[in-house]
Amino acid sequence: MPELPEVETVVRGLAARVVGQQIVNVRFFSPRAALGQPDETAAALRGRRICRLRRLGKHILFDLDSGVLEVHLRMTGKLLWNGVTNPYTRAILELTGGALVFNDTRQFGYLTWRRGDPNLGPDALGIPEERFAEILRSRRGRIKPLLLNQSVISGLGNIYVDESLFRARIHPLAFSSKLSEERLRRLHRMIQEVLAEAIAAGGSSISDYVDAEGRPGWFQVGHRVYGRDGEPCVTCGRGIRRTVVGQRGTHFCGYCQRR
DNA sequence: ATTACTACCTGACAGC
DNA sequence: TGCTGTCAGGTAGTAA
Repeated sequence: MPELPEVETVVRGLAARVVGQQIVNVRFFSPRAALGQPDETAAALRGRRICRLRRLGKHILFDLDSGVLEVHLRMTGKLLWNGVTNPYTRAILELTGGALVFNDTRQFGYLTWRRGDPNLGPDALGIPEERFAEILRSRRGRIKPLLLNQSVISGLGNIYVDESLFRARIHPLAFSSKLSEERLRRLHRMIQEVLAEAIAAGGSSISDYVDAEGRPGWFQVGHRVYGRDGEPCVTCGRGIRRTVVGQRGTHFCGYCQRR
């Protein structure tokens, strides 16, 4: 579900509510929600103070007075401030002044304690243009799978890759190492643009995503290709096509994004 | 290093 | 009303 703009929205909404608070207790209702042993995770978190909240790629990181609480929402995870529990509630973090409810229907998400940050490529939001171009120039693969690979660049997912490639007029199967400097710069610019617009709109809500207060985003109305197969391209009027690239549904305009 | 395939889990939706 | 197959915003493991 959530990609960089959605995670950023959750983090911004949550920061003012949780920073400075202490974790009183952590309860797991599904053992899968803790990456390791639920008891050990709970024990490591209990009594810790939240010093800061930040985002790295699609990961939510709570800096604690000792170590880091990491939350990954994966496909259907929701982290709700004083949220209502339901049959899909997988964990509850009780803080001194409220509770964080972790609901996740598909159970791919998790909540864990770690000593330091996860190993990820540079964050897509704010990566310097030169660094971005250098990374993609040095890789052999196709552009879409590379942008989705979190150890190459972190934060982009299926929606924002398709939207960025459309705006940059680049075919998803193009080999990144063969893209001209100009096209790489344009891609970098379009990624920053689409992420900024999506964050301003509170993210995209297709079916599940809501922020920490339970509110959906509205950037889905600004999607130009994602989920628009068969509909006319906003630029040329020809039909948006859907194919599969790297085992992911891929939406693009066959005319505007020629190989 | 890159690509394909399978798996994790649940629900929605289309077609018969 | 089923039942079956496909799809979903993510990622890890394995094999070629």
